[in-house]
Amino acid sequence: MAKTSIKEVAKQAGVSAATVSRALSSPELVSDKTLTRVLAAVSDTGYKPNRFGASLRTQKSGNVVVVMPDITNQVNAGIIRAIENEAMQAGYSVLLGDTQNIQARESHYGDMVSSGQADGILVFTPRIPFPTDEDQQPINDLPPLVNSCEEIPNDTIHKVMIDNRAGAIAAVEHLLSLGHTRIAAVKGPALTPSTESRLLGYKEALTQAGIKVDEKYIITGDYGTDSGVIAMEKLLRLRDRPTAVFCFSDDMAIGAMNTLREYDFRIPEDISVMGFDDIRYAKLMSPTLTTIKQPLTEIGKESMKMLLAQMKGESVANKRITLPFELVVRQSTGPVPS
Amino acid sequence: MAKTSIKEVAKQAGVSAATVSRALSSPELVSDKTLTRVLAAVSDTGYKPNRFGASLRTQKSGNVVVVMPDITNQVNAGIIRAIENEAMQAGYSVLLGDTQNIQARESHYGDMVSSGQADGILVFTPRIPFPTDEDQQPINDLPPLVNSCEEIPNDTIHKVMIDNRAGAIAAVEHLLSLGHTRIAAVKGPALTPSTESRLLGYKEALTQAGIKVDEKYIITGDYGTDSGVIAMEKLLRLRDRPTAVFCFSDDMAIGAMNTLREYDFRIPEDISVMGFDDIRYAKLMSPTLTTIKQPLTEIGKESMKMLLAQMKGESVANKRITLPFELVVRQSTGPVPS
DNA sequence: CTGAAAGCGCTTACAG
DNA sequence: CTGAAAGCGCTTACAG
Repeated sequence: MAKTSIKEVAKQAGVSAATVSRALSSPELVSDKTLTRVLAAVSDTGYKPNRFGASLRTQKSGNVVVVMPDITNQVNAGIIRAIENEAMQAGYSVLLGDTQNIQARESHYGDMVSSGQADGILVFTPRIPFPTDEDQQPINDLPPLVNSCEEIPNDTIHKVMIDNRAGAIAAVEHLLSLGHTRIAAVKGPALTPSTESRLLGYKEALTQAGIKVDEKYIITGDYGTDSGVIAMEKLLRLRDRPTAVFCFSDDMAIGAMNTLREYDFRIPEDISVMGFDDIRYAKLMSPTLTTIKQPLTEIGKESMKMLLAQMKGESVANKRITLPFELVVRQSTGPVPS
Repeated sequence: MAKTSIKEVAKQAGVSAATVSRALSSPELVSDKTLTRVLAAVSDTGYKPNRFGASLRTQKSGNVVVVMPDITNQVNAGIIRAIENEAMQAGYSVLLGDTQNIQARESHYGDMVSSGQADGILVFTPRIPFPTDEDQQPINDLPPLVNSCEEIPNDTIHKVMIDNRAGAIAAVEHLLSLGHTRIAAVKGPALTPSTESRLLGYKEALTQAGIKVDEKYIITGDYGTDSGVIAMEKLLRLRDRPTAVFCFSDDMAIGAMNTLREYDFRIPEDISVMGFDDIRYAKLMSPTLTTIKQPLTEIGKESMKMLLAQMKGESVANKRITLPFELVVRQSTGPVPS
């Protein structure tokens, strides 16, 4: 690489380094004549200001970190895209951390903020990626930080969430309205607040309808397709099989449908299946998948906006944004078999 | 944030800044007693070395940039995960650029290397993200760079590819072996070398089998699901419908199958469908999707390894790695209807 | 409008 | 084994 420094450009233009700097960042402070000469020299040399020099001086990196548990997940990928679009418009670059729920990795990305490499952080895991005490409270002041999707148990943190409990209630009520009473749940991994909330909603909706919650009908998966396959296999072995299965992710629902097909069950005539997320493939399944749609683009956009506001030092009036979900009814759910 | 500088740590430990720096990066140069005191001070203050200070001095950023055309694509997401794993092991962080085939964005990420923010770049688009002349040749020396998947027309660049032409031949030969002769192709967007190569293979395999290539059977998509839907609609309108459709991506194949279902075609009894990639959902479709598997993890891993070698200044013997693909036969392809 | 100077935080060759 | 000093490349308050 041609690593041209500001000095060389200054020499070539016959001005001082200070003037080159001004010409590039505040051209209105420089005379037209000088500006022209400087820009010519910049273009001649292919000069790009060294970010480290600038950042060291200004104490701003122009970067934000995004901590995601699983980037291969369609849901997260959609969110990241929205984040990056928003960040780019604001002149920020995105450092992506695919942390796979490994705490050491989360801390690594947290350190990037602590070490000045990034000015703020978006956290999609339910843990603060900074040193905490035994009560999970941060030891030091936190940098600009927004927490989305998987809620960190700390009220001082800014958040962008959907109402997972209400989403699950909507899902179960949809199944109830079709006459189902033996409704199973395939939940996500333990320790994910999203799953805890959805489980609450699931139980609440059943109880509300006068149906006793049966733990046999609650299977734990990991939000991934394979775990949906396994969960459905378990459910099929039950003496009183469920007539409907509410999976807490579309991926698990897709896995579950695969198992049903393998054992020649008809969907939804024999067993109804629904998911959560509305990933791109939900409407392309056979049968198409009934699900709760998450507003991915909005989640990414609002999260980034909130972070930008914090980084600018604006006081954010609303510490918590709750975005709407939507019940999307397709072919995979139908009336309870008589 | 507690922005502790090395000076404060030095003061607290009663040593010089130089000694703190040594204690952290080369502890063997420091006496045990001093080391203990320094580490205590570091831990007390929560000190994280400012990366910009260090990078400015060492002229190394510890970052690599990845330029991807579409991060929401399952294929790319799998590759990124492998890249990040490999980078992290080597002590590098990944700056992800989701450029959506917008050249200005690609340049933006290229600039991050030019400005010293990253030490190398992985390019998954068919363009050099640096200034080029009218022949697409780089004007300046290139930094450490590896090009993968979508080939840049430049022989001096290091590359990790699969043999797209051979992959397409394998796909078509599979369909030929089932007796199909009216075999359609749904290709990716123009200007993607992967599509050009696969198209070559498609034509070659047909010609080899004595079948005339019919342009009516070649539809252009964009590798996405929606374009598969549309492409299949076009094919169904043809007077002599194809009996098999080779889609250049699984996403397009999934879209195509959706269209076939909508119009009550049976797969594969009426029309066979095959894809390319073997994304996670391919084996979960109904019917399961026959496809050409790309070694995603390997692509990511080898690309990163090659880049690491370049950044270390090692001379890389093999400028080009070609990774193996694999024909995965599932249910979506079957004998030609009689 | 422009330049000289200081300083951001770090590392490392040099001296002791 | 340790410290003082220089310098990486930039920006900006200060002076003119």
